[in-house]
Amino acid sequence: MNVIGLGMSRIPDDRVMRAWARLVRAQDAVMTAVERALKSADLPSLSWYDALLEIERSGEDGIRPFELEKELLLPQYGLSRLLSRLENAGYTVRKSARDDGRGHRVAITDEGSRIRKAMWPVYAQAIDDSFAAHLTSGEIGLLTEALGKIVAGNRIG
Amino acid sequence: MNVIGLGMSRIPDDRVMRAWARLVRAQDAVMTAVERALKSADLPSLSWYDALLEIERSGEDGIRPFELEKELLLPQYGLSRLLSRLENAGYTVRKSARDDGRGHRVAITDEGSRIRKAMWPVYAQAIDDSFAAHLTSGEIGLLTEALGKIVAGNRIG
DNA sequence: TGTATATGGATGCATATGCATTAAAATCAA
DNA sequence: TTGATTTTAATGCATATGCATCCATATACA
Repeated sequence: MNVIGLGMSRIPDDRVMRAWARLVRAQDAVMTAVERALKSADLPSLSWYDALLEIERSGEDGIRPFELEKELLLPQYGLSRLLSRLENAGYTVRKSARDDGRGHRVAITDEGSRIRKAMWPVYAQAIDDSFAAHLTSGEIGLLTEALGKIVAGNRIG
Repeated sequence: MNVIGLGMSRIPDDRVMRAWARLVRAQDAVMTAVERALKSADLPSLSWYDALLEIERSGEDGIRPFELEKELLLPQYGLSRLLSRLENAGYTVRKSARDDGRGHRVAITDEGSRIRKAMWPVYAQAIDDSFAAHLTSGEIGLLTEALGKIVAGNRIG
């Protein structure tokens, strides 16, 4: 046991490395497919969809950016800029938060809702084509479980 | 059957969407973990490692960029620029290809080899911590198989 | 052989991202 | 209250990326 870092140091074996490589490549393949589908339908990219969906779900009152940040996979400054672009495109509005002068609430506009709904079938089809179509129902379940452990394992400790 | 696009249009159900979300989040979690580990050890990012490893494997003669492109997940211009940065850092050299005046061959330098070797334990540990540690051996196998189908399914058709 | 086309690779320009810092309001502590 | 600390959000600057195009050489073909 070494004195500096008391953790165990483990080197992945070939089986692990192969699984790792597949994760990276599979994710790249499906993401590329989705982005390509959206682009070729002249629609905004996936991060816009994710943000618009969460904002839409928050209803009339909108949602605070710091809350939105937890749902999305963006750092604070990334979200701040995405919200600027969304607002700029007319898809969202920032309304000042009455109870907290530091921040605001972001709500979706009709245009935003319209575009989000237009994106869904394209996104959905791309998910089916690039992902679901290649897996059995059982594999979907196993994937969900295994990937869930990874997500959970990285969340806190 | 519609006349325009003869394909079937399918909307993913909740189970599929959950698996999809987990894939995206798991990939984000592990990538973030790996990049963080490399950065906090003052080492270059993962894309440098991947490129250096492939270049190193190609030996003295080096490898043509267009061949390298197939191994890595980068577009042509991305690779071109990565190679510039690697060369700039002294980790690789571009030697002109005698038999093809358009291109060149890229080979690794001792420095490049050194840094690649220095990156490996950090990378390896991050893979174990963020990925392998959360899965049983069986799950590793199932993941590999399922993700392999996705990769294969997106490769050609 | 000369001309068209394809391939390997780089690059200008616009846009996006990462990092560090800043501003402003809220909360806490004395 | 006042001052120190924390939280929410934006931004300046450097770097990276995407897209389209360009340059040079190689190949095809008439």
